[in-house]
Amino acid sequence: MGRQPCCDKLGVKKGPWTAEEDKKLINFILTNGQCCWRAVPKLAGLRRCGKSCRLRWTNYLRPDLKRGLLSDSEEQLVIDLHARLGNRWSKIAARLPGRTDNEIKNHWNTHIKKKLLKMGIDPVTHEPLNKEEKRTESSSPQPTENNNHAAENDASANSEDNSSSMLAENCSSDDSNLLDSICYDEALLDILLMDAAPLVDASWGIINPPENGNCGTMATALPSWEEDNCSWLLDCQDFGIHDFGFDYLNDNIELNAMNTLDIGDKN
DNA sequence: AAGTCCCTCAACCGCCCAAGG
DNA sequence: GCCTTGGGCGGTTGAGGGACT
Repeated sequence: MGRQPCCDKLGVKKGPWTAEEDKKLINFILTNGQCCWRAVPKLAGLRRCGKSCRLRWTNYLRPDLKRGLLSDSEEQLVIDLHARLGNRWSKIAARLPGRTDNEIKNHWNTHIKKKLLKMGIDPVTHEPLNKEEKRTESSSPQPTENNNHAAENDASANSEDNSSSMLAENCSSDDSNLLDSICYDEALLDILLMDAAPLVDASWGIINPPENGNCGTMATALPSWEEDNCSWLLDCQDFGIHDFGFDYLNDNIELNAMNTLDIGDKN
């Protein structure tokens, strides 16, 4: 039998999103909130798979996203969390507000992995490569989930031998202090690693579908954005702020947004 | 200047899980 | 308990652009 495809493959557009499509998706979610991704393309007038819409939204259009490269401290935190959690990118991303699992995964594969290898550290086990070679010589099993946990325990049990301390010298003193406070406080880290509600969604959960069964509207969510963080608007890349009907936002925000759009235009 | 190689990252794919009927 | 469905996750791909020859 097999499961029904998440969308009708016929007539579904694939590939890069256009500014027009982004606009439609944003407009729809601003108006209706996030609900039933399968229905989103139809209701928003998009020839896209619902899954594709969700991905586009969560990885690129979501208002609470940070853009740009990971900072040293973020990178260090990723390394430390990876040593403990393995390739559970969503869990790692949940501890880095404004970052997506996809972004972290990409950054890991393209930057951090190489960095660790260059430093002689196995990016899988987070142990020195020569140590790893000795292990494989003595016919150790392939890395598994359990082995990752073993590495986790190893890392936390032997703070002098873990990747964090090896890499700490690469961080600025500020970064190190941040990491010291986050990574080496076992109690705090245990709390952070618990399956609590993801930090990244805390401010955004407000537009989840409301109890009344209707899709939530952005009307209730917008005030908190105005107060807290409208930086996401600055990151709208291919379209103007006015396209979303945000003219009523204050002048500074709009000015900043337009400045950023100028930068974006250069790309 | 042109061609090729390499790197980055947005997007897709397939699988898994939880919730609801 | 089984089936269906929606959503989420991790792995992989491929287009685009910069670096190199």
